Amino acid sequence: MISKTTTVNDAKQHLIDHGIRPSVQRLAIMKYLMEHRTHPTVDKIYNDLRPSMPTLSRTTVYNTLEVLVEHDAVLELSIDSHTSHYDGATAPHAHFRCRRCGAIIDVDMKDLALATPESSEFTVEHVEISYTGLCARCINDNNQDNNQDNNL
Amino acid sequence: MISKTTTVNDAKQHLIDHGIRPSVQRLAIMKYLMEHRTHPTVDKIYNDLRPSMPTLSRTTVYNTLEVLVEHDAVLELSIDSHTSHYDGATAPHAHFRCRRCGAIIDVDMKDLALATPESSEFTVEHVEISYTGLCARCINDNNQDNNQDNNL
DNA sequence: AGTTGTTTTTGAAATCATTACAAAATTACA
DNA sequence: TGTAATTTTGTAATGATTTCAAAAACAACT
Ligand SMILES: [Mn+2]
Ligand SMILES: [Mn+2]
Ligand SMILES: [Zn+2]
Ligand SMILES: [Zn+2]
Repeated sequence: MISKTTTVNDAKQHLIDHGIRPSVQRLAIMKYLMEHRTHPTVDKIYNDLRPSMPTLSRTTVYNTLEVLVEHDAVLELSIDSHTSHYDGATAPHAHFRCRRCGAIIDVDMKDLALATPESSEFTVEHVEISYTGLCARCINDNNQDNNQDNNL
Repeated sequence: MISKTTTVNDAKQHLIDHGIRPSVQRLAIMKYLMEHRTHPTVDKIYNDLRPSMPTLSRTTVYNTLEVLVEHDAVLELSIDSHTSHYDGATAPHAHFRCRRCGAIIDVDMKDLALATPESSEFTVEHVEISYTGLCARCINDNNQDNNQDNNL
């Protein structure tokens, strides 16, 4: 099982590269974010890690993510006004969020102009491009619902 | 005072145009958002309107903004992960938010390509482009702070 | 005006995400 | 080891938002 070890090492190196001391908890959370490209919330991370780390505290997840974000080791997405989502992929890309099921999908922006504005009013440090609407599954579900309503 | 009446009428028309019944409270909130281009939060709107509408309820502000957003009469910004901000300007534009003072500044996007992505995975209904960093005032304050630290 | 049904507003209580805090555990290093 | 600094933990507090049922406002009809 080289892959598992590799992820741990990658996560560890990633933390060190960003000047973050790799504690057991930080490593677990960083590894989780590198393996799961689902843009999880604090609670999703907490609940998913708990089985293998029973003593993990929700506060630690909050603390750790704050450290990771401060050091640009992960991205904090504000696409969902209800709660923060986190992204282990730090290369520039945009996101789509389904307003029905909440799923967040990566959107490549190869051609999509990434022109950061120049202004004397501010200095830009981060860019977040967010799309919202309905995902294919939810569009489909909607149609089925409508069909059911019409007794088809 | 044509201007005042004009704003009320504009707000009223705007509501009607978007299929929203213009109650006293909805009109006041819509008018507020058309006059104040500061991207206020629920609480800002609530506190600013209270003097002239003492019976206004915070819940009504929440309810009304939900209706306004649903009908695309105003924009809900998720640029601030702590709380929602609202924008009476619905023409496409981007936003900058200062991470220090929280100020939100409109960013024109005349050249900034607004290419909405095409995908079989989703249908895009809304686009939000957000920049964060430091505003000119906060950069300045920081310098002054540093100078004070250095006894200049 | 009076009656009735519908929509909207209101305030209080409940919920949910996040933050504050102080004690306990772990780690760094002399 | 011993001691200081860092990190984690659980609980309590906070703050924004939602829920909910009653009151008020409104619309349609008589
Ligand atoms: Mn992503
Ligand atoms: Mn704006
Ligand atoms: Zn969906
Ligand atoms: Zn600022």
